[in-house]
Amino acid sequence: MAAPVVAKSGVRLPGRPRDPRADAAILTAVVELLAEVGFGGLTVDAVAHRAGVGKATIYRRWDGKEQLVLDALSTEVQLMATPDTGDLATDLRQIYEPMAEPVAQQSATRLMPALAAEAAVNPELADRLRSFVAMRRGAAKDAIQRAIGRGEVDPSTDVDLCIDLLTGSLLYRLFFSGADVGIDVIQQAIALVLRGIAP
Amino acid sequence: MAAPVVAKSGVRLPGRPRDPRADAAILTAVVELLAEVGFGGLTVDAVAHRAGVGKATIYRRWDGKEQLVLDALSTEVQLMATPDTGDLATDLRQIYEPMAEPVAQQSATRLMPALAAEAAVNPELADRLRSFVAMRRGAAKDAIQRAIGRGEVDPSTDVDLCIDLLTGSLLYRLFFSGADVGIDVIQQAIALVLRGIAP
Amino acid sequence: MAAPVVAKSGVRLPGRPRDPRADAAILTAVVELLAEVGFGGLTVDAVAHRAGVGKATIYRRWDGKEQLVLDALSTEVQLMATPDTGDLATDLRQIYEPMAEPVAQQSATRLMPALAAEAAVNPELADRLRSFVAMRRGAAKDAIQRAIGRGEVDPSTDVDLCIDLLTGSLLYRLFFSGADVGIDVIQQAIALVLRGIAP
Amino acid sequence: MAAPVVAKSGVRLPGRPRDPRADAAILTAVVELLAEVGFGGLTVDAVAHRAGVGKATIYRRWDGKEQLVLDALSTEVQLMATPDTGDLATDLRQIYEPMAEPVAQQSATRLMPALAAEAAVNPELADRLRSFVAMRRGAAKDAIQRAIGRGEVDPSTDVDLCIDLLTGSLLYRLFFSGADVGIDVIQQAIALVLRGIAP
DNA sequence: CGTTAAGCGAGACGGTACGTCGTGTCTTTGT
DNA sequence: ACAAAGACACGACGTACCGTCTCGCTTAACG
Repeated sequence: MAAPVVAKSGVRLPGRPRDPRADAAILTAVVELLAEVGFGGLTVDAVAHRAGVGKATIYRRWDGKEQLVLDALSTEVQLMATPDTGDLATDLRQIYEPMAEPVAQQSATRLMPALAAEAAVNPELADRLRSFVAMRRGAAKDAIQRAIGRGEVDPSTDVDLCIDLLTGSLLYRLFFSGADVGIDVIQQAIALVLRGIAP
Repeated sequence: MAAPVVAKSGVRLPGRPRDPRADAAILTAVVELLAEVGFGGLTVDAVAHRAGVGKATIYRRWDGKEQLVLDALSTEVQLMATPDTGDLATDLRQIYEPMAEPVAQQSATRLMPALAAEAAVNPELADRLRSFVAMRRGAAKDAIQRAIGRGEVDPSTDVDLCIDLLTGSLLYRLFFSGADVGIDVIQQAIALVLRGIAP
Repeated sequence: MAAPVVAKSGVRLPGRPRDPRADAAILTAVVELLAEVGFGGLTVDAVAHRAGVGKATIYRRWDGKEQLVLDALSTEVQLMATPDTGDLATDLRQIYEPMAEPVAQQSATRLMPALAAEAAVNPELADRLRSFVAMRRGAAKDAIQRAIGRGEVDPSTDVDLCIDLLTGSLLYRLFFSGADVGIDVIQQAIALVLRGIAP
Repeated sequence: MAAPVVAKSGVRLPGRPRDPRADAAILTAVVELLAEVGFGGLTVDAVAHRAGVGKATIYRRWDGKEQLVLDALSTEVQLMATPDTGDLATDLRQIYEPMAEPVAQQSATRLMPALAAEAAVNPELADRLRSFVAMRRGAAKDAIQRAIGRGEVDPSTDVDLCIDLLTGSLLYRLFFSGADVGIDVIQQAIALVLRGIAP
């Protein structure tokens, strides 16, 4: 995933293989620098210098800043443990309440719109962004589907739509409203959606 | 709104007054160029050249590319007539179904994330973006409040939350999902939210 | 000469011996590329690719582009047959008139200054350049010395100075004057120098 | 001469005129850096930084490093006072003996071949180099022509050829021979040429 | 006859300089 | 004071070469 063009098969390409330490050093540098200077302040030169790497080594692996950041984020995704408490409202609260953390909000606010903006123009990035987002939706999807199985929600419910409503409303507030997104808002949104899909 | 620093009173400032044709030419050029090269490809030099205007004339009126684009969009907002059909579902469909138009989607996808990205870093722009967004929420807000008055929805409903759910879910799909946002999706979202706020 | 570090003795070093076809392929590629793109446009990568050789194989044999070019030229030097007509003026004309050929001028103009420029900074190259130049002076030197023996020129004549005057004036015109160097100019220069060293 | 594209007429172009202090600062920086790091070590970034100028300001005026160096040298040419002692040999010695100075030799050796190499490929630079060289030939040309007037040398003498012989032989030694060029060599060359053009 | 040491093509590596571009400011002349 | 024009300092961009360094392999002579 980090180095999209590399051969995945067992066939050995001729020439010196790419040094996997370079990938690691670059991605680490990106993560560090994102925290320090944000997305807009991130420069390829700075990444190269911080990683102790030539710029060409970066451009050999990625097509630009956005793809690089996206891969850096993918490595950072701490696999969210899918909660399974037996109650959908509780599950969803456990999934979404971490978004009330200021640090999570800041990184979401700074990075996601920039990536979306570039994805609007760059289909290759759009793909990668899409699969990154899909990963993050997994936990909620599982929770809702289990609830359908339990008869807790209407079986004709469109699971993806529910997630769009929940995630989308929170991100929308973050991106455009300036209103803070606290635990209360998250709980209200969950409650509203659950009423909407009650059997 | 276009020229925030201009005197609004009848007092005449000394010196040559600003040429209002310059404002018009600049905003027109921005709108044209946005359509041609998108937000990322838009440069202040190109705007100045297209408008037949010096760059200083632009910077005298706006603080940067983003503010300029925001004002250009504001002038483009065709004042959406607030529908009042007596039925909330119908009102909301009239408000949101235009978002299913491909042209509307394209401009939303290209511009809004870029503005949000910059707003995350630039508080002054964040303010302007916020008020721009607020304008566009007016129609839905009015419709829901009228429905509350009619007893059509639960009187304790958080109106803003409803709008966040509806608008946010649609934009979220546009920005990140790649899934198309058609009339059916819009209608389902409206239906779900209405069930959620039924009295 | 082509491979300066190779053992010349009969002692066999351990390991695989260098492939002499690589030397030939490299030098051929250099000569071809010099004609196509000139000295400034010559890159080691291009030489390696054209010769079907790894870059390391080049750097194992030469220290850099300049040394490589110099050796390539040395192999191209068609051993000029020293003329011996019994008349110094005739001998010198036979030696210098080939310099009036456009193709000879072009390669001289493109390569020699570049080599001199690098030699000014790189003593190792300066040495090699010096011995290359000395080779090319041999014919004229012999001719003048024979003329001294015949009593045709003043016996106190500084032979090297004569050659510097003749060769230097022609190269100087090529490098800096833009004036063409035709047979007439060569003949005049020879005549002037011969008058200057007449007994 | 420093800024080749600037209008020379009295007509005022629109827009901010180029700042002549930038030209001066750039040329000064070039001269300083040439002395410190030589031609090969000269970088446009370093010039810009030393001159307190943006790179674009350099590229707006010159097409590359070579043209820049050439102009820098042109400003450095201390107008050699044409000597007129009444004796051609003495005049020529005064003109050429300064070339025996090590510092003059070093700068000649480092710069002139590099410029000639680039001129071989770049006609625009070749022109500028030509006129630079022509300037430096003026003194010798005048001296020889006066000597013709005095009947000191054969009136059919090709003046330019004489200068090519003298200058060319000295530069040739500097560039390729590695032999030092002392006052004795200069005097011998002058003597030989004078014998060659005696009436 | 297998070990050993160097050569081989390929191409990644850390660097460095390049020339271009965009931003936001400043400086002209002319309204 | 505002206008168009365009120069200015700054700094990031993505490319190109350089000379070195791994890879997995081939090719001989030596033990």
